[in-house]
Amino acid sequence: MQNLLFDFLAKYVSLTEEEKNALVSLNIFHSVKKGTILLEEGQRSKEGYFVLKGCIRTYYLIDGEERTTDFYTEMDVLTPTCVINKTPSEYYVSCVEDCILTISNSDMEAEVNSKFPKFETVCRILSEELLAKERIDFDEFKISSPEKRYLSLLQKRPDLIQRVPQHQLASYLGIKPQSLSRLRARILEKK
Amino acid sequence: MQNLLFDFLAKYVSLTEEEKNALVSLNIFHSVKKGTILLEEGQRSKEGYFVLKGCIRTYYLIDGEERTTDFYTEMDVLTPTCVINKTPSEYYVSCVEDCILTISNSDMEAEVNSKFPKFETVCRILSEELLAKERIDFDEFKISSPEKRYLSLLQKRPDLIQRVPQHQLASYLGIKPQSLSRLRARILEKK
DNA sequence: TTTACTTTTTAACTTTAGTGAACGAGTTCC
DNA sequence: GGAACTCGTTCACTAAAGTTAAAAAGTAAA
Repeated sequence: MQNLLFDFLAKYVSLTEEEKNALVSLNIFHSVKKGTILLEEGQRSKEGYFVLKGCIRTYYLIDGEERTTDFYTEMDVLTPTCVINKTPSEYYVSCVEDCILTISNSDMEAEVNSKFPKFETVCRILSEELLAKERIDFDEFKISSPEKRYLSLLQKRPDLIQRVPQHQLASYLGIKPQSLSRLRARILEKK
Repeated sequence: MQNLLFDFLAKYVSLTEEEKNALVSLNIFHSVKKGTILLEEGQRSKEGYFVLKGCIRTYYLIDGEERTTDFYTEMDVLTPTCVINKTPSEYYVSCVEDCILTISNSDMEAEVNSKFPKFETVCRILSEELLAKERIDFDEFKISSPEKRYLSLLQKRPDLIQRVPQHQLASYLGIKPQSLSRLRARILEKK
């Protein structure tokens, strides 16, 4: 399982055995059960997540209703907004499935960054890439109708549609579950 | 004008005179006329922008129609996706108003980063913050109706509504100009 | 298996956005 | 001044999403 992390990092920088050992000794690998809530609204967490296996989601609780905004699956990184801004969290993070995650602490990361400048470079490049990806996703969301968004999701992340409940997918697409159901029926009709 | 940049950077790191001079000697300050296109679809640019004064916007050209996805005003940073991913650009960047910008080159930045490790830290923190901001904006967009988005824009960036044409604002809100017009009339009625 | 619960679908109705066309107010350019 | 444009608004009509409620399907627990 550790190798998944090292393979991922290898895309950005080559690590020595010493550096790998330093990472392993931090004891960041965790198994987490489906349904576990990793972060709650109002908490001041410093934890960041890297998904080795499984799926986690972020959601807001608005008028007692869950509004899912994102899913993170294998090889995805999630550093919650509250960790970066050092503010209480506005949303929840929970496990859609049983997961294997690395859970790291931002203090710990700062320490590693100063000890191994390589990691700072990895973090910078990764942040830039994630920002670029987020922008593209946002742009595409803005210029698409809900139906186009769903069809594009079918192309890009077909696994999500299988492994995630429809009502969570719906708010991810910016619509109500009923509308998603209708929209899917409409698409099937057309074929 | 240079001080605006240094004040901005001071939020992240304190610079020595030597470092400031190194930045100035790069000759990155530019005046640009309204309507100037800074980046075109298909180009492989390496330029990043920091807005000292004015407003620039990103837009896609779809079926001959402009779809505006973002505006960058005073103290905003724009590193186009194509610069980060080293791919041809999928969108345009142009000046909504006469602007004063810093225009930097990613090769140049890499050089500065290796010469002054401080800058790498600034870039990392800035990327992380921008990513956090982008996520929040995207989340808010997903969980809001066009009307709520407009009202929230009125709160958060009232200047934009004054300085930017309605049809550009409309696609920024994810709707057609006619819908924005109608939506505004609806809001006025309610009052 | 039965019960309880959650999720998804369907339906009827309301509200809002998309579409195409037209109009008037401003610009710019001969 | 008049022609050609752009921009914002309005209108009539169509299409799609929101809302409320209920039925159907699926899941988990007793």
